[in-house]
Amino acid sequence: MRRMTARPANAHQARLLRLLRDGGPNSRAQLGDQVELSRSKLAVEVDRLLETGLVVADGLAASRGGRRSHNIRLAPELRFLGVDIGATSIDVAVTNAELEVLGHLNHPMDVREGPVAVFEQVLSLAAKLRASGLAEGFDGAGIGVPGPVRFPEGVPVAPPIMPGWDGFPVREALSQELGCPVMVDNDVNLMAMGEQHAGVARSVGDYLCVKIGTGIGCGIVVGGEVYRGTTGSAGDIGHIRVDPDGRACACGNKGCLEAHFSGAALARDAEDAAREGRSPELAARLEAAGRLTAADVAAAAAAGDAAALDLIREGGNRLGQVIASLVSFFNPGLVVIGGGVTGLGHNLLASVRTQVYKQSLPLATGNLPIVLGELGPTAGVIGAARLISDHLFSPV
Amino acid sequence: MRRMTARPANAHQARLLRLLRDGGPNSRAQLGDQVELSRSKLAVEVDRLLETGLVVADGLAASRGGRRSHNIRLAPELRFLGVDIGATSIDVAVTNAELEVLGHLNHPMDVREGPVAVFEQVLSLAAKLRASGLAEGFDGAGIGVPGPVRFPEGVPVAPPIMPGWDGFPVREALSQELGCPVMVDNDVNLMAMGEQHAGVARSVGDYLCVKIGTGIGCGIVVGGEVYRGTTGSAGDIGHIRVDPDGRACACGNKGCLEAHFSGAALARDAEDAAREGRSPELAARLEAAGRLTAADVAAAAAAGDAAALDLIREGGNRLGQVIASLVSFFNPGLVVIGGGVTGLGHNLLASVRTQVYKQSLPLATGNLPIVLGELGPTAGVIGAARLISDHLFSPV
DNA sequence: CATCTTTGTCCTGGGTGTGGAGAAAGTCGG
DNA sequence: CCGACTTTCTCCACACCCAGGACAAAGATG
Repeated sequence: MRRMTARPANAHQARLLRLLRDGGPNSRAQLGDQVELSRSKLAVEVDRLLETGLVVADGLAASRGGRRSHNIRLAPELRFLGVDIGATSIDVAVTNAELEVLGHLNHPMDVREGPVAVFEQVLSLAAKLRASGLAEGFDGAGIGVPGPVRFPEGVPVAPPIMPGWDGFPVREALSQELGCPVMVDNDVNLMAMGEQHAGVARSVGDYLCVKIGTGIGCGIVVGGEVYRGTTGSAGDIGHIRVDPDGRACACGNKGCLEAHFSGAALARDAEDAAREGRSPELAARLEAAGRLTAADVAAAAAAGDAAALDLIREGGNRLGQVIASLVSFFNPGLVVIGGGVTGLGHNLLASVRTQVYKQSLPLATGNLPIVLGELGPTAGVIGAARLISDHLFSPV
Repeated sequence: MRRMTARPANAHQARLLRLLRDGGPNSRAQLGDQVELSRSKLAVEVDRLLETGLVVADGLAASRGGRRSHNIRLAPELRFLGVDIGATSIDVAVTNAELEVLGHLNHPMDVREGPVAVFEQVLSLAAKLRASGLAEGFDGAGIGVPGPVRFPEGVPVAPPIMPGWDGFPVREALSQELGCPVMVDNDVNLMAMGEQHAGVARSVGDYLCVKIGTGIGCGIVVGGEVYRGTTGSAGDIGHIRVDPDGRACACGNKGCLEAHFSGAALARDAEDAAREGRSPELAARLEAAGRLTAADVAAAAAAGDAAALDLIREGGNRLGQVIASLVSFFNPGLVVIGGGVTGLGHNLLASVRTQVYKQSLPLATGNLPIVLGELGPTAGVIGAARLISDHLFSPV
């Protein structure tokens, strides 16, 4: 199949494409209500989009009391590839142009195996999705990596947990391999975009999205746009100090948040608790699996294990302390917590909320929801699809 | 004199006005180089601006190797009023349309006397400036207040140090009294705008501006625009916790940054040191004045007083700790420190830098200047003038 | 003084968008 | 089933805008 080559020629067309992406099929009249264009102008722009093949007619819409309108939708054969490279696993998904996930694969893999090995796996997963008939090719791909990215070039910079990736031309290389446009971003930013597009953060302009996986990061959304900072490292809150005399961190400092609470730290603490006999529940799980993860702690807590609950509470306090500072500084309209430890659920949320509501001033916390992400592992891939669609659905 | 009533009719005119504001008088040809408009279009827009009286012809420009161009400048009789209401004093200044300060008055006054008394004083200072021949009236006024503001309405909300101001319609009231458009914002945000317009922060897109006066606040600039947060309280970093077992703060919590380091805290610490005999220098000053301020500490430190230097170092460490967190989170391209304690100067700067460079990751600190503001007390009033000019120099 | 460069003005032709007229398609009440 | 009203869509004329060329004015250069 011939893939999408056309791009919107002007801001109006880009606007219309995004409306169709976010709102699904729409009648011409409905589109007219959402943009301030004269009927004639709208008709012209829609016709041009139809010519390019980016959108197609899709039957008649329901009547709104008069003549029925023709429905318009994004071309149903458009396909985006969303790739979320985590520290220990890879998520790959295909979406249509409306960013609905049509197929989703996960594969455990250590990012430290390096870009070549990882992308080999990514391409093989993408091929598998293609082979299953979900796509005949991709019109664009978004890639998330677990570290800072020089965004315009799509190149990781000085990523602490990804040795071997520094300066690797991810965008360039994958664009070659896949034969379509590619955009690269930090995985946390993509999660933020995902939750904004299809999750809890719809209709919020300024918000924070804290992702707790192997490490800890924070997506910052300002006015509906991801804020990346001067060098692309904004949101790197894992190394904020929470305890001046705290634990040694891999970064060389002491008392970093990440050293005290993260997927990795939690697993280590849980194993310690198990070995020291403080938690029979965790000890049993350690016995069974040979190692523990955040999921084990979640399960133990759900079973009422006191040590596990303590770990979560303590971690939540630490995290809450940092989030409280960020809330004071940033005054977001929403805080989303997601990532691998979402399983810790409401126990975690409770301690975070306690800290934030206690420490931050009422004006900032007054109407501030602090919630768990609702998309889980699909947030990243949806965000990735959204990233590339934002790029493709922008003028020239 | 008839005051300015006209406003730019479209984005092009607004653009031109801002160029003239920021770049001073300019030839038509130079303007043409800076905007992507055809010569004819540019001529038309400039002619229209001349008609409205917002800009005037101003002689001939130097030749650039051919026919000399006619100079254009903003109407020289335009006047903006910049008002910076601090916790303990009021700054009022008149500027021309290029935001050059033509006259500047300062008057000590406690903001807690309430809006009515304060604005009486502001109006009297403004009248004094008018009487001295610097202005015959004002085309717009910007007001800074030391607390959060609901920006669109120009109304202070829940300001901790300004009892009696909550909900007072500052914008509305002053607009009535002055007979011109008024915009209201947090004083810290105005300082950030001031340093951006005429100070150290020119040409930086994303930066932080930390103001240490009676309290502590932080102006956040994202992509050249001030970020105010969901409820207008963004940048309120005074109550970030720096020490879990720290001092009691007026806000009811313990260990807030502001309780450990701010103009007020520093003065108190200095008085303690003086009374406890730890610092003869400070004791002498306390004896002479009956009380101490941050300026006394600065003077004592300059004279080599060890206790004063200790206070500054300790405060700088605390502040640096918080700034380090914010740098990790926000990844700014510049950090400016200003406000009343700027006199502490390089001693303060040194401890802040030490903390930040030690705690934050290299990618964020790599090319991060941390500097003192260079405008001092005029930053606020220039920022105020800039606020209202941004408003007036925007389309319809 | 001739030539070149820069600047400013005028004008024309093409493109764009607005809004009215009217046809097409449907709903609704009798 | 029919007539009146609504909504949607297309067509078209008119005004406006704007880019860019031609040309005149003003100065630099040698």
